[in-house]
Amino acid sequence: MKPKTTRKSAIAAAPARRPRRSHAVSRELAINQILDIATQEFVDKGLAGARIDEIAGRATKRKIYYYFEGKDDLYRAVLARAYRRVRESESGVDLEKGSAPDALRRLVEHDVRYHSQHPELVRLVMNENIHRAEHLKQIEELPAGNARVIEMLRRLIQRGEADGSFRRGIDPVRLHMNMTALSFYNVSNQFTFAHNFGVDMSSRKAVAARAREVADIIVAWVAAKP
Amino acid sequence: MKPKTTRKSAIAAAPARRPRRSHAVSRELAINQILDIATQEFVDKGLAGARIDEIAGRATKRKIYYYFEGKDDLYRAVLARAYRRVRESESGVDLEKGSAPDALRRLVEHDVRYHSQHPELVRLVMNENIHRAEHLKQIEELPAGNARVIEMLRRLIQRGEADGSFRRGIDPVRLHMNMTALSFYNVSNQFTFAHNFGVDMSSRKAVAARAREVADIIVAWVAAKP
DNA sequence: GCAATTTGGTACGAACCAGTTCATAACACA
DNA sequence: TGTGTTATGAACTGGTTCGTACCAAATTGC
Repeated sequence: MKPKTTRKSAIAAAPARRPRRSHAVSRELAINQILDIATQEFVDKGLAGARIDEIAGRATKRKIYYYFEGKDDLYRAVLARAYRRVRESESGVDLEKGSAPDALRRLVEHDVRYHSQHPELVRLVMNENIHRAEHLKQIEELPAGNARVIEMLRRLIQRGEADGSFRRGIDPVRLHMNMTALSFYNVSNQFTFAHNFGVDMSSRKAVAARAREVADIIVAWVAAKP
Repeated sequence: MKPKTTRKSAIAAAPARRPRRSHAVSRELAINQILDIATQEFVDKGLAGARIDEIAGRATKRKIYYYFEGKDDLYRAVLARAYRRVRESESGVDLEKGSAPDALRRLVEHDVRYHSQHPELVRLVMNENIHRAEHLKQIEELPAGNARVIEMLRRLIQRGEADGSFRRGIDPVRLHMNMTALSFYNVSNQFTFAHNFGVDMSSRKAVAARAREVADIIVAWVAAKP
């Protein structure tokens, strides 16, 4: 497309020389770049709808097949990276400080915001559920991360029960399910819901209000009866 | 499937003569049969993944193209029928009898059960959200049905506020959103959630327990502060 | 500077698949 | 019983898409 021995390329004709990088770094960079575009493509069109040539973009397919074994392998890599990132973010919330209800509220609000800010995760998970989690099951590294969130919640619940702010018998997995359901739906079903009921769910203001509301719901549910 | 002029059809060797029906009836029958199989196929594989030949089954695609304009048109018909059916079911719950919290509880439990019993609706809606509701938007008949549920909720809320069992300021659309989110997630994300956290979400018992839990959450949220 | 890594370019094969063409069977109605 | 209409099968078309193969050039490693 463009000449490589440009001296005075007139217009925006970029010389397109590869910057000088080590193979290791260049490899990392190339892979991440592919994953970025692939994420976009899989998110937009699903696994069957995504096109390898589109993902290649300005480059050629050749490059993709150099780093990945095929479409499915690429899809799994995209999925694994997205999951890895949620897990990292979840661990970033400090549940030790403040009262137990306050800490829970912070976590819930973080969840709502994270989902809103990362629709790509939501859409990948939706897609994975349409495929009955068949690709997810092939990724080995994930279970450990899931256990971590539950453990965080278990400790928080214990603290809340001990100081009497939470009722007894709250199951951390069910708590997590309810928090996630409310956070997830807001993104996953935003298009049908917005169309059916004419409400905005994605503006900054709407997300902030939604975060408060979900926190209200969850806290009301776990609170000790007065 | 079976011959009607059977005398002694030896094996399964069906003569495959079409039963004698009026064109109108036969048409209705053919369309519904196609929609049934198409629902299955779209639900399993999404729009891009679904195969017209698969939907045709023992018949040929020609039949499908005789009744529908193309794949997208067929998909819209499938979607419209599924939505029509939820609306009908929603209207079947009587919110007038019993206390307002009890009525709400009944509605919530109905929602959870309906979603569990109709995963095809859930999956179609998921798929539609992946496509940013672009097909849903082309279906004209739906808005009226949506308004009806909200109106039902509005009246219920009014009753609960009046007798002091609900707090003030509950928005029917948001109530509907939260009920649906919790009911929907249980089906939509069952595969990833079951895999990640090792819980059963689809057994009869699990659904019943879930229905109670969701009702608890919603009722706790709308209840007047004592 | 020579070997290994990375990437573009291009062409291609094979499979797949939505939609069409043509023929013909079943039906409605006179 | 005959004629036009409705419904459906069989086979084909044209386009798309994944994945491969091969070559050349650029870059990096040593």
